[in-house]
Amino acid sequence: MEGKKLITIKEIAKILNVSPSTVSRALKGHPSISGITTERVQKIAKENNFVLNKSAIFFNQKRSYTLGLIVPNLSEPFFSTALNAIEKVASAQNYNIMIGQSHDHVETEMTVLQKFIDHRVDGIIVSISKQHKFFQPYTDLEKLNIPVVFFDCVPEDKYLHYVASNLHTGLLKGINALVAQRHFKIALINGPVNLSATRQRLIGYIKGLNEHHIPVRSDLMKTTDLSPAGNIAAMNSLIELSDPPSAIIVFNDNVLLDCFSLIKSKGLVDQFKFISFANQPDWKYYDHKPFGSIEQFPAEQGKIAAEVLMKLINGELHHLQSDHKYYQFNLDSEIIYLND
Amino acid sequence: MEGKKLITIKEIAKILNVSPSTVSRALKGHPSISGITTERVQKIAKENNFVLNKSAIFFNQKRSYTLGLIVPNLSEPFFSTALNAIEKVASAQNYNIMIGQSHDHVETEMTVLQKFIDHRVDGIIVSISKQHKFFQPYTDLEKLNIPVVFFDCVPEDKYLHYVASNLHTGLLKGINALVAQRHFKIALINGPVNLSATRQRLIGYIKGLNEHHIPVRSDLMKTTDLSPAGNIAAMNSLIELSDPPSAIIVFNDNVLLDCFSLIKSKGLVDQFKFISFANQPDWKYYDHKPFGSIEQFPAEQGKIAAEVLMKLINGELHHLQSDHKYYQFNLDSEIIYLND
DNA sequence: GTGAAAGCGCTAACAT
DNA sequence: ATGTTAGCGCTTTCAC
Repeated sequence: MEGKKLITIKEIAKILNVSPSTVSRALKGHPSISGITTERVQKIAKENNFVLNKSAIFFNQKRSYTLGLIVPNLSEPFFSTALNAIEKVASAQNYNIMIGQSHDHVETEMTVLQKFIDHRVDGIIVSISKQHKFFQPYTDLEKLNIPVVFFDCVPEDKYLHYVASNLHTGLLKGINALVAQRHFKIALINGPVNLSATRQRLIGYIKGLNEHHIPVRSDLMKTTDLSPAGNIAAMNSLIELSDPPSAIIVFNDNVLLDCFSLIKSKGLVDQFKFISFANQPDWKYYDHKPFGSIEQFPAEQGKIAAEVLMKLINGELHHLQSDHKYYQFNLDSEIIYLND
Repeated sequence: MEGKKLITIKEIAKILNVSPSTVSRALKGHPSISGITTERVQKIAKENNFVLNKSAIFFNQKRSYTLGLIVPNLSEPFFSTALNAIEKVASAQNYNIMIGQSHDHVETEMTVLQKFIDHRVDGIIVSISKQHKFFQPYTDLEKLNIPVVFFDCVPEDKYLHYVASNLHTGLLKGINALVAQRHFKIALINGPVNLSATRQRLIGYIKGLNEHHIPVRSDLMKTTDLSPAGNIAAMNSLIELSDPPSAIIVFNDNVLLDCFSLIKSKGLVDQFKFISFANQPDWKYYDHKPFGSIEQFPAEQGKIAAEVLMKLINGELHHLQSDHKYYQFNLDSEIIYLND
């Protein structure tokens, strides 16, 4: 696969006995080059399959026209949807996307990050891996002059750009709807405690109950490590309560599917109403659906993140208020009713 | 975001009054540099947040250490699974992956391809978009010295490298199993005629019936444009047959889900047995499953494609038989029984 | 309208 | 053990 070398501007110049600069200009139709020369150059270029070595240009311009995207896992629809939106924005500005999956592994995430730095990506969009608290490496990027925008799962820090989803809005509406249907025993199956997503759900849950003057019962609050076994165990402990809930708010769709499996096998399907945070299924094809699903608009998040990043790269983000030098956007979530 | 420029080897050299080559060597711990010099260099480097500009190195070496991956849509689990496998192989050799989704659009695919060429990716892995027959652009890559490996959806041409899945093996086993259960009226809901995937399914279907001396009935052969409406229409036309099938082979899981919707709404769920080509769901969470699912091993395909590509890039593919200069691999599919 | 020269950051061959 | 030189392919002043 080595062999044939691609022809360069210099070589074309030699062939035509003109200077490289002339060729360079002719190639891009610069007005100061005579029509005849331009034609001759372009003819030779075509004949020899000439392709501009953009890699040389990138190097020259100190721009790679590449965005790095780090997400836990692209097989989650949430992220592939976000990717689509990001790709769209990037393409429009002739940017390419380099991807790296962390698989929710901090070390992998750091390896990917290093590779992106090596490649001199012009900017990075990242949804940090769950369990990740230590984001020093990202703030260090400022020294390298690489802008970063976080989305979805964002670190709790004031000194960075991010786009996140505000879970409260959707969750509150969901709780309101449940209460309107006279559900007062509302449980929560939450995720691992060290996730900010978990904390947010918890806060929303408590706030929602408070608004309706429903006392918070600690026996109705469970957590799961997100493994199928963990999910089922959490659900099971709710079922076995002497005073079980009638409605349950679940960390996400994956967890919910396991809950469904359990209650189906126990013949308890109609016993509970569920609200879940959308991250996966196309519920249309399922027989059992949650009562409501809290949508976090991955496409919107991805789009905004990419747009902000592009502006950062292009140095167009002056219009920020001086007192919040960082672009921080909280998109409202929304509840979608799938059942009644 | 402009401001600070990163320090370069030259600058470090100036600071320490040594030559750039010394710095370059010291930075990578070259043995011929004295311990003391090495230390001094590395100290300065650290203090100034020095980062090797790999982009310069890439340019120099004429290698970008980047693979381009073109697929229709990463939100299909089939492709994200393949991506995972490809990423693994690439990472191991310090390669990055640039992705481009064609969304089954030939023009988009060509745009992406051009960008990849611009970026001087070292190699490309592609699952061409459905409907794509015209792959001249890919064979042209040979002139640019960029190796390409196709996978999954491969053009029907002898002069290229590919990894594909041989549908026949799985399909035949599936038909055997159906016949063993005394299903003789086996229908086929196939995809758009211009897809090679469609042709392959058709061939397998006819071959399977022939082996069991089952006459091929043209009224049992339907096609869909893969839209939900098209899927439902195809299924419906089978239902309405005066002599309807008892088993149906379906183009893929997406189509099947629509078929299920229809027969559920008509109360005909137990009327038909289905065999589908796996591309989507985790059936574990569904109440209605197909009888069997033909697995095409995206991870395997991706892995092999990436390995072949890396070998091609590294010029290690001499061991090919001289008479098949192209690496062509047909992975057997397998049927997985989900129901009985 | 065209050319000459310098430089982007780094490496490697060839000195010393 | 370290320095010198040239060069990767292109662009961009600055001349002419």
